[in-house]
Amino acid sequence: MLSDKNHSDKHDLMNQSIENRKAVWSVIAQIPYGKVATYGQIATLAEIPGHARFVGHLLANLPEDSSLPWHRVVNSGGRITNPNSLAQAARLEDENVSCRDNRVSLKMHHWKL
DNA sequence: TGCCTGACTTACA
DNA sequence: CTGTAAGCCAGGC
Repeated sequence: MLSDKNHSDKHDLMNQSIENRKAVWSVIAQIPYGKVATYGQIATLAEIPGHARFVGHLLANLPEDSSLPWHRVVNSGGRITNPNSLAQAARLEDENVSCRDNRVSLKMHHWKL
């Protein structure tokens, strides 16, 4: 039926949205200790290329008790754009990832590439 | 419904 | 290196 198809489409879109979130979280969880990844690459690895901003949105709404290594995510230039850059920089330093002026060396610490 | 904003990115001046 | 512009997505008002 038509109404059923319509309902089914919405259902699929919602499920896809949920799957995308799970995919992003999964990728971030795989970033190894002492390494960092960019929002864009995370989106690509999560099979949703071009959705870097979506990744940032998820991290911004991440629960505080989350076990995800959110501090290992930086922008394409290796810069920390997290509003709470202090906490992120501190966490990275704890992993021996130098980040002066909220910037890390992707050349040295980028995961893959 | 439309417009603005934000933990983005790439391209170009 | 700084500023603009365009593209992308979700939320808030």
